[in-house]
Formats: sequence, C-alpha cells, structure tokens
Amino acid sequence: MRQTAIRNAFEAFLKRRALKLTTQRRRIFDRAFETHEHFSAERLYRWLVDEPGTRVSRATVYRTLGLLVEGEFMHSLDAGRGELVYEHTAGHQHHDHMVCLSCGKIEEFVDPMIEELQLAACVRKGFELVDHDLRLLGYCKACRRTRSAMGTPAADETARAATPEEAPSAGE
Amino acid sequence: MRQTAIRNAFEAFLKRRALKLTTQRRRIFDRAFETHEHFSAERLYRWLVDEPGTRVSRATVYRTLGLLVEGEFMHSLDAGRGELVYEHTAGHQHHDHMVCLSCGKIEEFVDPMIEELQLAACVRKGFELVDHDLRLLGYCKACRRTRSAMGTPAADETARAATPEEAPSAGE
DNA sequence: GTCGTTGCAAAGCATTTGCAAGACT
DNA sequence: AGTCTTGCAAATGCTTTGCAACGAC
Repeated sequence: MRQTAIRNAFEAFLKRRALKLTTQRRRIFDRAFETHEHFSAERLYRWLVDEPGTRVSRATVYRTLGLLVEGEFMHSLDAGRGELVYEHTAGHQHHDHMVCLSCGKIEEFVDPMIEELQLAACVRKGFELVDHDLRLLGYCKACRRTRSAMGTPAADETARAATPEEAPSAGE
Repeated sequence: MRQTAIRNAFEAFLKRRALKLTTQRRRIFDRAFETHEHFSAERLYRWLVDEPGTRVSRATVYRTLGLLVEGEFMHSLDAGRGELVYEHTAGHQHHDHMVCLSCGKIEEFVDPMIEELQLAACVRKGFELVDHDLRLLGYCKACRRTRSAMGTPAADETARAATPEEAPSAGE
C-alpha cells in the first residue's frame, strides 16, 4: 500500500510530539485517508461506528482530527453549513473550492494565476501569507440543470442571500 | 446625516417584506452602519447594551443581523474564530480579506484580475457563481514586526486553533 | 509503572427558536 | 385592532473538556 509513507509521517509526527500511536488514532487516520472526498467529523465518526473495527468515540474523532490538522495532514474548511469539513492533504497540494449552495457538493479547482496574484497582493500590503481559503459559492452544473428545469427563476431566498429583491445603493 | 440614503433603502426593504421598522431594528441598523470595521454579533450586542438607548436583546441582534445580510446591507464572513463577523456593504462594493492569525485584524483588498479569473474558472466547470469568499491568512505588517522582534520563528500551526498548550518538544 | 489517551457525559459557544407579552402601522 | 416583534429562556448543533478508567511505551 502506498499509504505507508504518509502513515510513517504521521507516526513520526506523533513521536515528535511525544504522543502515542493508539489503535483509535490509527483507525481514524486510516479511514480519513481512505476517503478522497470532503467529510465532516460526524460523517467520519459514523463510518467508524458502522464499519467493523475498534470502537472509537466521537470525542476522539474530534481530538484526532484536530491533531491531523495541526500536523498538516488534513485541512479543514467551513463549507457554510454549521460544521467543518475535512480533506486530507496527501497527494494534491493545494486547491480551492466551489461549494454548491443547493446540494452542498464541493468541487475542487486550482488556478496558479490566482495564487500568484494573491501573493502579489500580500506583498503589496506587507502581509505575510501563511495560508488562504477561496470558496466560490453558487450552483453546480447538475443543480443548475435541475433548477432551470424546474423553472426556478433564481434561487428561493431560503438559500441565502442569493436573490435579494434589491440592491441598496449608498451614495458615496 | 449621510446615512439617510442607506437608511431609506433599509426602510424600503422592510416595507417590501411587510416588516416593521421597530426601534430595535433602527438602533441595530444605525449602530452597525456607524462602524467601519468588522464586528461580531456579540460585539454589536455589547455596544448596544453599553451605550444609551432602547434596550435590545441578543436574539434581536441576531435576527436583525440576519435580515441585514439577506437584504445585502451587510456581509458576514467567518474569520476562523468560532463566530461570524459582519461588515456593512455601504460604499465599497466587494473586497476580499486578509485575516491576521495573530491579532485577528482584518484588512481588505481587491484584485479585479483575481475576480475575473474566478469567473473564468467557474465557466470552465459549468458552475454558476453567486458569491465568493477569499480569505488570506497570515500575519499583518504590525504582527510580523512584533514576531520577528521576539525571535518567533516562521508561522507555527498552533497559532490558528487557539490551542493554549504549545508543542513543547517540537522543532525549536 | 508512567503518563498520555479514551469514553462518557456534561459543558461551552455561537446562534436559533417557541411563546407570551408588547409595539408598529 | 391586527400582525409582526421582542425578550426571555430553553433548545440546538457542533465541538470541547473534566475526570476516572485504560493502554501504549
């Protein structure tokens, strides 16, 4: 399995922090890396509960996830719902997200030019860039289709401020 | 007062939604627009409590803030701490943010080129862009200075989650 | 054996909501 | 007068934490 390298990195990380490699941590780590999609802490917890293996508590899932983020093995992102979603930072280096306001799906994309411009903007402001988070909110291809098929003119307002009935203009 | 225009827009918005212009809503609106910085719901609530005027409950602050966001009078953004911060959308159209991981300060910036590239990326993916949120995380000029003066090495990951206990034996 | 860890349940937080009293239009 | 609103407090939903039992090193 090609996960050996990353697992070793994790074990090294634990060792460096004088933390122990417990059964739970291993299971959480493995399950999290097994998934190449975004998941919430709760989702991961459910997987661990439903699938066979050592019992793991929700608290430990949260704790370990936090550890993984600290160790840069995972990245967390707020997709707008009340919970954080996680994704591992294994192969793919960095990417930004398109979050569908309708189905919640998260697509990834990268644009080197955008990254570069961000850096340039930081230099201009004397800001030391550590990380960034770019989320494009809208409707994915599938939902667009559905919406137009349903004759939805523009999102219903419950979907956020997608279509306020006006745009206040301030005199400035 | 030059807030008349925007206040009128707010009143018009309420009218259109068959909502009433209550003393509380007016006070919340005014106080929120009086501030040209980012603030949390709690902060706004504190201001309203501390400053003289009609009593306003926390619940109403939240409710009204939600209204203001729906009406596009305010914009909310998750600055990484557990709470949303708000900013009015009066004159300045749209901008992105640089959030200082050390002092929490939020600087604004705009880069038309980035905006354009975002749109292009969406077109490529068949994604209908509604809104976006770009946050650059790092250290502001002031904090950079402080940090380097203190001999703080490059950004360590513990800075984000407000984890009080530092990694003691990590690589320093 | 020693600490770090776990699980549980309770606690925390920011935010939301049910409901009865109260205030705009 | 009739609704929309408010305030309160309880509820929510995600996440964190205290603590005693437990397990890795």
